[in-house]
Amino acid sequence: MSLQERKERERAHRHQLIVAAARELAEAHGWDAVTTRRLSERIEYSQPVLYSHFRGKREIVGAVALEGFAELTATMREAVANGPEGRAAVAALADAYVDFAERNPALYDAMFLLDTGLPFADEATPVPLREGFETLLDTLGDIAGSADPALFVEIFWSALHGLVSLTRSGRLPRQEASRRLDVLVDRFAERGGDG
Amino acid sequence: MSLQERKERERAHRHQLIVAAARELAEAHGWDAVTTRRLSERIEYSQPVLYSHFRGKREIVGAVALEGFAELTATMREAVANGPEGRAAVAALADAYVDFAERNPALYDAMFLLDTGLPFADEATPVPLREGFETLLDTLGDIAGSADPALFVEIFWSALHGLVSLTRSGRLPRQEASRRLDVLVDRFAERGGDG
DNA sequence: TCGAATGTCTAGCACTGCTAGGATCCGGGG
DNA sequence: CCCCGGATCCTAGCAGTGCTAGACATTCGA
Repeated sequence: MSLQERKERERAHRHQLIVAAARELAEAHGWDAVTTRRLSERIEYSQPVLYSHFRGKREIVGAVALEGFAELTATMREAVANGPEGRAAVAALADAYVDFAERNPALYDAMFLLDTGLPFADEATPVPLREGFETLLDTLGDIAGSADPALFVEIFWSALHGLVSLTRSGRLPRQEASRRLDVLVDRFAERGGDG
Repeated sequence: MSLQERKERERAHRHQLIVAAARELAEAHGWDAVTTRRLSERIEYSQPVLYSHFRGKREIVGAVALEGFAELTATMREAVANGPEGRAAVAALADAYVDFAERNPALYDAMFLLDTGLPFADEATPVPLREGFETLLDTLGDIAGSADPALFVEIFWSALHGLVSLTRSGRLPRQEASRRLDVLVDRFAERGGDG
């Protein structure tokens, strides 16, 4: 059986090779530059091999996105590791989120902009995704005030995503980015209703 | 000179024909379905004609987006025509914005998602765009509290855009959409600092 | 009436995601 | 040992994309 195991291992290795190549290519030259031909050239296999690992380009983007969710969750957890509260907690998460997006623009696009087919708020939602949301929930739960914590987290995430995506597409000037984030944090750190 | 004028008029007419065709096609089958071949078929001219009116597909999307900005501005102005204040004003604008996005998804994408090359916060920013922003400023200026009104409007817009785009891409469930918007309005309608 | 400018179209380029069908290699049975 | 069956991989190609060079006609000004 060791033979089959080796083959399986090699397959898994090649699978990861594809994902890594896609990610690097995207981060270096944008997702438009990630074509099946270029990918196949990088991994030194022909194009059809890609389709023996993934159903199509969409699924490759999805695989990269999954890596991103794991990393973003780790980053946010680290940001609130020392147990900040109130405004400090909101600020820590917001900073971590925006920094992550700034540092990994292509990764961020895969996660939140491109069509990956990943199910989000669903019973089939992958683990890294759930954990990201729960990290936010754990830290922001008591800040929600009278609002439903889940909904509160969702609109906090929405606001951050809006800021990031509008800035990155040039629709908001980069100039006042940090002050803008401050104002946003202020808004969400205030106590609303009786917690 | 009437001859040249007629030609000019016909040219303008065809220009508008292209924009209308692009918009209809996008709204009916998504922007992926808007190809230069299909467009040229609709307007009953060959493809190169498109390039005598626009530099490329990007500019066509941009022209559609411009229409969108004018309409969105009109919608929001109407929403605050009766001069609401405080929470009512925020809610009116938020509802108008989200409704507009819901009713014109392809138009919304052209405005806020796709690459159009339109300059946003710039001296070259087109008028319909400026007016949209100023409509928000006029209504929300005194709600900003101690924050810079412009920045406040920008993060309000960001939050709305985040909500809309995440919902439309399936990353937020449609189910609780209206409650989610309520929570968001609550957050932004509260007084922060001393106005 | 003739040359030039204008307008339009045909045909084609280089690229995209994706796939059918043929070649090649390798392990197990006779 | 040979040879066959199945897995693996590649070549070649499809239909589609945005965009453009160059030919063609038509129409204008001298």
